[in-house]
Parts: sequence; structure tokens; C-alpha cells
Amino acid sequence: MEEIVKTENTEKKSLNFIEQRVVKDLEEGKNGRRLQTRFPPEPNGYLHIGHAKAIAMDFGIAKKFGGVCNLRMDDTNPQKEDTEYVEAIERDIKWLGFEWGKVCYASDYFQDLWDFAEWCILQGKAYVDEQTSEEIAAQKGTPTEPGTNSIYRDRPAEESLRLFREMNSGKMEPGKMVLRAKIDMTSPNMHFRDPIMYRVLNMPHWRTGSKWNAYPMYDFTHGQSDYLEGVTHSICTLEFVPHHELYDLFVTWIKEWHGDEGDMEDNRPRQFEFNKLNLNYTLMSKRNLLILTKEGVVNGWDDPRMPTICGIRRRGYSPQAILNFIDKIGYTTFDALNDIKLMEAACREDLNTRAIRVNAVVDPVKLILDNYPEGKVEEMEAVNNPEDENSGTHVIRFSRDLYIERSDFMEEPDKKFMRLGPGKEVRLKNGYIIKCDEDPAKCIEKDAEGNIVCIHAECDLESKSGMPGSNRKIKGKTLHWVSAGHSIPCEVRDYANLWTCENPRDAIKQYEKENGVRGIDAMRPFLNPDSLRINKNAYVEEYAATLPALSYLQFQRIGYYNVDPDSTPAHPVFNRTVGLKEAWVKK
RNA sequence: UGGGCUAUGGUGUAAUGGUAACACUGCAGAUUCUGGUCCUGCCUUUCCUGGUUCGAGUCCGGGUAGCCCAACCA
Repeated sequence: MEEIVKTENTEKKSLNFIEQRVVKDLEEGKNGRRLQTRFPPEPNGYLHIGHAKAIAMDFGIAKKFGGVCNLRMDDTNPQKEDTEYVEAIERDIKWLGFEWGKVCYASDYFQDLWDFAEWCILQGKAYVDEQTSEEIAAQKGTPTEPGTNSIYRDRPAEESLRLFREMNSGKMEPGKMVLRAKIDMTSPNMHFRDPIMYRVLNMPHWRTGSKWNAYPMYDFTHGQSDYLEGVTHSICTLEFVPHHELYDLFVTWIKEWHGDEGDMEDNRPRQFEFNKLNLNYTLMSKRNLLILTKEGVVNGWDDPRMPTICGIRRRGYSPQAILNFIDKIGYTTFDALNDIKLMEAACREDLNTRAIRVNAVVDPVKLILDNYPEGKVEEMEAVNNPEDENSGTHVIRFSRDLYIERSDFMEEPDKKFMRLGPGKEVRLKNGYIIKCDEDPAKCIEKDAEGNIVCIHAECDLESKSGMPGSNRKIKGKTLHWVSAGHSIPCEVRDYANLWTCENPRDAIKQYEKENGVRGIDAMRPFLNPDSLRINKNAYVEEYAATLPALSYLQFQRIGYYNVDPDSTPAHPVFNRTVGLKEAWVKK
């Protein structure tokens, strides 16, 4: 408790609205001053950046205020769920740096839920409805028109109980009947119009085997699971606001069933809602991401273009970069559309302090230093990270024949071009100052088509980095380079947004409506055909090829890259995480 | 159109009835062996309209706009 008070005094200003509520509840002694949350993914897909926001909230708030957060698999629909996803979910949460109290499953509560449902029937709070789903839907009414009661609504409890048990026998055909809560078919809240509690699936569950054939629905599971598990703060996203009242109702019922005399005000799980994460040029829903993987638009869930946690990891973001981004966008009740630039900025900020600087030339042109001794090789010392004194140095080999970026040379440079050209002098990073002859004929070699194939320059042999002669100021910039004979050919994968429109979800929805197509056909018009560029004409310095998969790198003057898991020392592969900020743009 | 929720610079967030601010973006400059980083400066803000109040971004009424809800999904 002391710690909580301290936190409040020092940080109250920076607490988000849910944290403030938690502090208040703890101060008021709600739930015996306990704080327990849960992160409840359905194991039917991979976690994405939107889940990361929920994870940061659920686990983060427990950690911050001395509570505990369980990982709870919301596994009430065996049709869609798989252990593959369970493992991936656990891996991603751990990678983000969070620890759960325990892993639990909604299916852990199936027996309790069943017993509770039977009690509801006996109490007259539930009934078995034998109508078809179409009939039930028709009776539900619309948001503006009230629903009407089912003809089975007032059947005797014993009959409902008998049928309910038949629903779980394995002999009942799915769709034949459901268990519904008897609430109010005229409620303005659609969720109160006798919501379905149980449906027949006749399908084994990956955890409970063939024990159950009828399975509870989300609304009849979530609050009860929270209650049975001891959750105090059940934090979810805004789309569950309309479920809030129903959540509370089922919690009061289950307290009654449980013989719980505790005060409803002070002792029960409570639902809180915050805005989910929307990113422009990004599609977030699991359903649609699944389509992208199945249709081969991307190369799996961990494709670096995917907004999945594993995709972002492979792209080269660190967990801290993701968490920093989430911290920047905050938690509110406003349905915001966040600019992906903010995420990239958070990434750059993080990687600036983390990434090892290496030289890579991604569009090479040969540079020969005519006066540098042929066959001579020097080892230049390169700082791993100028932002981190403790990052050390590595060696990069230098010789007469080099590669530089084609864009770093201009045959007819304009005034603002501060790189190499006829008569221009530049510094090679960690190397020498070099200069091209004034006469283009003497410094440029072209092929028959007029393409520059080789550049010649003179090297100031007294200007090697570290020598006194290196201290003079020059007009030109400092260029990166690799030695032609001491660099490794590599593959560089550059990525752009997968989507060409700011809000693909809405665009797709509208296209579906207007053209009567669904799924991938409605997505194709908005896919960026150029979201992946594979460049096999690139060279990196030797050191970069020795680094393990997922290492954070900066290709100096180009961008942040990481080592792809496909990479091998003989054939290095790098992913562009995000470009460097470019103050100078060639016109 | 019923119910619920929301509205602060280009984007996101803060200000919890008392001087509208922070981050990102953008622009300009300085430093630089990365046209990066760091640093300096600039641009741009309370949806509209009534009311309560000494005082309203904040509270209340009425508009307007956006989001969620009519799955035997979660």
C-alpha cells in the first residue's frame, strides 16, 4: 500500500484514466485492496500490435501497482482455435518482456459454467430455445424495433434442464437448440435481448477432449471467468462497452449462485474499456491477416510487413521500441487513427541507441583510388555506436578498389550536392579524404550505353582517420563505402506499407459493399504491389555478415536494418526496419 | 432512425472549474568523420450553439460529425 501511495504522489499527473481508477479502487479498499488483471486472447491467430497495447495495459498495470496478471486463453470456440497459436502467443508476450501470474483457460471453467447455467435454468433465468438461428435473429428485432419473445421462453425449467443436458450429449444436432438467458427482448441494448449462453458444436476441444459438446458463448464466459479467477479489473477495448451491463448482470448472478455475500459494490470484477490501436496504412484484424497469409500475399504471419508482433520483431523493432510507441499514443476513450510515422519515430529513437553502425552499399558503383597502392589492405577502426560509449569498435578493411553508392556521385553536381563529383572532395568514413579530378573524362568510366561503371579519385594519403592530416575541414560530406575485395554480397529487403490507403479496413468494407465481392478480392485493389523490394545487388562489410539473426543494425546514412532469420554468413539477408530521417532529398 | 460512446494543432496525448501544453510530423538554422543523432527557432489547436459560473477545453441543454451494438465469433 505504501508503494501505491508513493506512486500516486509522484506520478499521478502521468497516470492514464484506467490507472487512476485502479489507484482509486485500491485506496478505497475495493476487492480487499487486491489488483488482478488478465490478458485474454483467443488462440485463433497471432498477436498483433493492437494486442501489444492491451498487453502493455493488462500486464503493465499489474506490474506497476503490485498486482498480478494472468494469461487467459479465451478458448470457448474449438472450431477456430489451435495450440499453434497458444505457443506463439506465449512467445510474443515473453518477448515483449512481460510475465504472467499463471496461464489459464476459459475451458478451465467449463464445469463451473455448466453448473451455473443449470442453476440459471432452475432459477428461471434461462431457457432452451429450439428455434432456428434465423428465427431467433428475426425475433431479435432491430436497434430501433424491439424484439419479441420466443415461444419457448416460458417452458418449464425441468424441460429446459433436460434439453440442456441433451445439448451436451453428443447426439444433438448443432443448431437444433441453444440455451438463452431470459432477460428482456425489448431492451434498447441488443445484448440484453435474451443472449445465447450455450450452443451445440459437437466438436472435441483441444484441451477438454470430448467431454463437452455444448460450449458457452463469450458473454456467458468472460465475466464469470474473471469472477472465478479473482480478477478485479477486467480491462478491454471500447467495442465491449455495449457488453458492460451484461457483464455486470452475469457477475451478480454468479455471485448469487456462488453464495457470495460480498458487496457488489466493493467485491467483484469490474470491466474497463480503452481505445484500441488503429494505425493508418495498416490492417489489423486477425481475420484479414489470416486471409493475407492464406492467399500468399505475405510470406506468413511473421512477414516483416505484417503488423503482428512476430512480423514487427522480424522487421527489426525491439520490444522497447513497441512499448515506447504505445506509451506515446496513450490510452483514452477516443477512437483514434494513429499515424504510423509516430511508430517509426519511436523505433528510430530506440534503435539510435541500440543499433550497431555498419557500412553497406545498396546500389554500388566502383570507386578506384588511383594513387593508393594496389594490393595494400588496411584495417580501419569503426565505432559500433556513437551514442553508446561502451559499444566498442570493430574493424573494416580498406583497399584501392571500393564500392560507394551510385547516388553519392554526380557527373554534373548542382550547388547543394555535397557528395562526390568532378573536382569534388569528400571524406570516406573511417578512411581517407579523396578527390576527383576536375575533368570528368579523367574520373568517370562509362560503358557503351553511357552508364557510369567506374569512378576514379585521388586519395590524400596523409588524411587517414586518426592522422593529424585528417583534421582539416573539407566542403564535402562523409561517405560510407565497402572494399570491393573485402565485402560480402548480400540480399537487402526493403519494405513499404502493405496498403495504399490510409484506412484499408474501411476501404475494403466499402469495396465489398459496392462490388459484391469479399475477402481477398476486396483487398487486392488496395494492396501496394511494391511493398517488398528485394535487392540482391548490395554489399556489406564483413563484420555485418557475422552477426546473429535479429541483430539491430544501422546501415550508415541509409537506415536501420536487422539480420533476417534467413540470413547465413555466406549469404547475409537484411530487412529494412525503418529509414533514417532524410533532411536532404535529391530533386 | 433505438441504445451506448466520443470530439483539444496535420497526427496522438495532457491540462481532473483557474495562464491551453507535450511528443511526433512539417519548415528554418547551428553542430557533425552518418544530409542520422544532439541543439535552437518557427508554423498550426479546444466541432457548432446556448446556458451555469467571478472564471468553462473541462459542468449542463440543443445541434453537428465520427465510432460501437441486430454472429449459435471473441
